[in-house]
Amino acid sequence: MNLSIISSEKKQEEIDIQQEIFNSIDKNENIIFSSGAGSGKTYSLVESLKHIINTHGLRLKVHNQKIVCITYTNVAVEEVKNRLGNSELVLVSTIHERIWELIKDYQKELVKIHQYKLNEEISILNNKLDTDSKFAAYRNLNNEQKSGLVDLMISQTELFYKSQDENSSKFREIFGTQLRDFPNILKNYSDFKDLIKIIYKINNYAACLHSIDVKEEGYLKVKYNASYNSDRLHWMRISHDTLLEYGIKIIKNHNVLQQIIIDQHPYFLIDEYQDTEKKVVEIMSILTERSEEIKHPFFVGYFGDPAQNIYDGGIGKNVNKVHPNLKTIIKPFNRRSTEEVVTIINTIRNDEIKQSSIYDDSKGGSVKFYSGQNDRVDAFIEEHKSEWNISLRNKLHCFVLTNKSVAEYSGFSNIYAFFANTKKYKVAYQQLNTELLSDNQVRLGEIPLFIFRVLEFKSKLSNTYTPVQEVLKEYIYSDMNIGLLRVFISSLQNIKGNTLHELLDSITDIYTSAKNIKHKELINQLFDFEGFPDKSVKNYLSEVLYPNLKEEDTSSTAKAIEDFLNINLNEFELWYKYILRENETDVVYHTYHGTKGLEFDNVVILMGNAFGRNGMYFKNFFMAIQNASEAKNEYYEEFEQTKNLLYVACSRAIKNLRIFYLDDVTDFKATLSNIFVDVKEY
DNA sequence: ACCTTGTGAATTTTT
DNA sequence: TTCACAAGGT
Repeated sequence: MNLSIISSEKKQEEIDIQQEIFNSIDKNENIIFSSGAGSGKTYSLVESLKHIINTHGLRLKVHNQKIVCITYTNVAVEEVKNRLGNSELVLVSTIHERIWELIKDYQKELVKIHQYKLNEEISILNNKLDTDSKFAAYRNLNNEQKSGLVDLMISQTELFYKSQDENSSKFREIFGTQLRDFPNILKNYSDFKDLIKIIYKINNYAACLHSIDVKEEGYLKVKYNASYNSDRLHWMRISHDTLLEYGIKIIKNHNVLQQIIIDQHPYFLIDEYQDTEKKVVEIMSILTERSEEIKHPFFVGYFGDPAQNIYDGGIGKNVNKVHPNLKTIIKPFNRRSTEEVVTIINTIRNDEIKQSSIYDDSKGGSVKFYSGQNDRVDAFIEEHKSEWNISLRNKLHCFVLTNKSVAEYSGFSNIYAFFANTKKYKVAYQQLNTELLSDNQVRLGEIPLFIFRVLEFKSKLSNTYTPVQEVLKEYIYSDMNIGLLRVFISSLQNIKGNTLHELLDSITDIYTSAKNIKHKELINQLFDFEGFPDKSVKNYLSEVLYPNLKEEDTSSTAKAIEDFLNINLNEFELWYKYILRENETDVVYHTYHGTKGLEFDNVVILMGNAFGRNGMYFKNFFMAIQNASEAKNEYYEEFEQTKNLLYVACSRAIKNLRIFYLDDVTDFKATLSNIFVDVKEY
């Protein structure tokens, strides 16, 4: 058994490093603490919080002051809270929640900032109308015509939005006559639609400014809702990004507020600093400056790893540029992986943070890089299943780049394809993966959630160990005796089917034939969409997934829904298990990005030249390294991001790591051998 | 030769 | 949403 004996020498060094953090905290010396994957970063953070509580807690309590701990996700919030235990002294939250708490009571200032923003947006839009070549026809109108067009189209808003999806000839049928006085305005109908949308926006913003001026009800406050990420500026609603924008503005411009924040929260600890937005680091920097001016104690600590910044927006390795004079502390140990893996991830990140395993018995893993053909993937996985004795208790984790591939490999490609082709998710393409594949049920879309609940009901029903109250609400069974309850439950065993169609039918059958009113109540809970039972599930799906359905599309839509409902129930069960992240398979698939923060004994990474729109995403990366010595420095924008993604993926492995590259690697074979050492064809 | 329209395909993730 | 491209028009 390896990875079990901790080196006493390194253990002492680790303690010394932690002590260094404590010393900085006690001296109010701001720090940036960086350490690589699997080093126990969260541990260091939580220990630091505990240190502040133990050493300074009494003073904080007396002055009614709090420690602030900022994390990147709500999952991380819970993690820190769990590890820390209950403490009234620490406010653990995401940055958005914290900022909103700090500024939400300054509504007078917020509304002022909002007015400024609205005016700014209006001038940006007007500038577009004045300069963009596609609005030339509009610019050629005289002022009278312009306002005539604006008035006309504003009066037709509803019709306009309804007609948006029509093709050019239909659209011209609808609006052509009314627009004949505006020369060339409909020459290009998609440009015209863009024009009108801008006009509507300007009009909305102007109306909002007016409502603010006359202090209309509902326009006295700026509103932020964490579960709704979209600017609706004309309804006074702001998105996550705009919240940070307003936050920094209000803090920048109000010395008094700065002092209040400093005095109420003398300790700020920021987790995953690499993912923190630049604006937030700016705020921290401003607060630091201010605290020095007024000579009030204030501490900022950044905890993170620059090599694990895989999304744009995060500040990455540039914290020092925005927030100067931070003391750098590095923890150079790895508590996760075998030496073989640690060596390779060190080479990939190629910066000043080099890890060594903290264990004396760190050898025993293996890393290999293969290149080969796409059709060999199955054989490759099978071979490693037997090489590593893969079973349900010792799983193989396979990383791919896209959710589409995850769905295909995990066995529910038909379900994925159906949703991807619906009107709803074609329009809101970005929402597809969240609403269909999220492990967090509150983020599932309406229809995925509906299906999930039906499958959950069936699954819990067929499991003898399910507690009754997980299937039936208490008021349904509370007045039944055991005999009745037994009959009731056994009647529900008729809920079954080989397809979703059959399953849903068997549920509605119970509803229609039920003599017991409780059956109807139960099924009403399950089918809680508006219109049931008169409205069928098919119509429900059609309404939600294909809004504003055109008549000529009804039959193809009906066919798509029919095919979807006839997908084998096994496929739905695979999807259901995937949502719960309880796959009952010995191979589990993930996206590279989705594995951040996780760790697995056995990892296979499938890779190729392309990712997204960039057909040479990974190839460019390896080529840049390959050519670095001869052609100066081939630094390009995506280099850092690609490196970090590769680092995150490879550093998940505890013991065994394989990379299977599905394109030709001859052009950068030397580089591959430098990084991965063992490079072969498969 | 240039423009307009329609079509199909493409990423990951969080707040 | 954004891009690339093909088909067909001017």
